[in-house]
Amino acid sequence: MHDILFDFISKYISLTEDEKNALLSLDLFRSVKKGTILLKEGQKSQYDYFVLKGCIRKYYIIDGEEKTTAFFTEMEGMTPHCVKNNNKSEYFVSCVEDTILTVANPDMGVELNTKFPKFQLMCGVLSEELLAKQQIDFDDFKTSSPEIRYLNLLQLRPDLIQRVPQHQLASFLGIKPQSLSRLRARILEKSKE
Amino acid sequence: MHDILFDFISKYISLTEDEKNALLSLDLFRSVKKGTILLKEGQKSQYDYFVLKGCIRKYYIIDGEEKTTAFFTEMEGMTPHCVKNNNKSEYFVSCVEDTILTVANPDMGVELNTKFPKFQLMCGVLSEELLAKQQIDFDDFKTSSPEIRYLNLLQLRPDLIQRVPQHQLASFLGIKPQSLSRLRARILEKSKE
DNA sequence: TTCATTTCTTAACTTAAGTGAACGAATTTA
DNA sequence: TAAATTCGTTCACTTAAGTTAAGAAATGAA
Repeated sequence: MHDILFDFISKYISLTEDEKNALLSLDLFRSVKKGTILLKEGQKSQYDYFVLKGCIRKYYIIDGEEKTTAFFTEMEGMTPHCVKNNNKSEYFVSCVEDTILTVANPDMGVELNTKFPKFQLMCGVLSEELLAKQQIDFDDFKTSSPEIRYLNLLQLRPDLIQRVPQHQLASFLGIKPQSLSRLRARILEKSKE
Repeated sequence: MHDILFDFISKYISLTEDEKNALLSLDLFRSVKKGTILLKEGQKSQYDYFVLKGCIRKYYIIDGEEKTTAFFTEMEGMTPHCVKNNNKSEYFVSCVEDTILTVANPDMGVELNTKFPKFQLMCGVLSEELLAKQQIDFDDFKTSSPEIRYLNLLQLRPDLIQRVPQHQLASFLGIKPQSLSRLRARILEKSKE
């Protein structure tokens, strides 16, 4: 399981045995059950999550309603906060499936960055990559209708549609569960013609 | 005008005179007329823009229709690509107003980063910041209706509503110009009651 | 297994956005 | 300055999403 993390990191920087051991000594790995809430709204410290296996979900509760805005699956990480940040969380993070992930708190990041500056460099590059990727996602979202968004998702992340409850998918697409049902029925109807 | 850039940078790293001169010698500053197209779809090299004064706009042309996805005004920068990237642009960038900005091509970035590693560090931190900010913007967009988005914009970037043409604002909000007109009329109607 | 809860779908109705067209106002350009 | 174009608004109509409600299916807990 550790290898997945090291393989991922090796795409950005090469690690010596010392550095690998420093990472392992931080005791980052966690195995969490489906439904576990990793982070609650209002909670102070912000953690970094990197999913090795499974799926986690980011959601807000607005007017008593869950609004899912992101899913993270294998080899995806949430917000690499290398720089310490003490804001309270506006959102929740929970496990969609039984999940194995790494959890890093800001102190670990600071410690690692001080000892091994290359980690901070990696964080920077990673942030750049994620930023570029997210800008594309945001632009796609803005320029598409819910139906197009759904069809895009079907192309780009077909696994999500299988492994994630429909009502969570719906708010991820910016609509209500009923609208997603209807939209799917509509697409099916069209494809019959 | 140079001071605006240096003031901005000083929030992240402190520059020696040598470093300032290296920056100035790159001849980054440009003064461009309203309507000028800075980047076209399909164009190969990706530039970094940092707005000192004025406003630039990012838009796609989809089915012959302009879809505006972002505006950048004073002290805002577009996508700090410190790492070279050779993709063709999917979008256009043009000036909403007469604008003064810095334009950096990837070669300049590479040169600067090699000479002064602290620039790359700054890019990393900047990316992290922008990533965090953009995640919030994306989440807000996903979890809001067009009307709420408009009201939020009125709160958070009231200047934009004044300085940007309505039809560009509309697609920035994810709707058609007619819908924006109607939505504004609706809000006005409500406030009368 | 059974009961309770949550989830998904369908339906009828309401509300708001998309579309096409028209017209005056503002802006460009010749 | 005059003509042409672009822009913003309004309107009527269409389409799709929100809402409320109901019932079936799946899931989880006792």
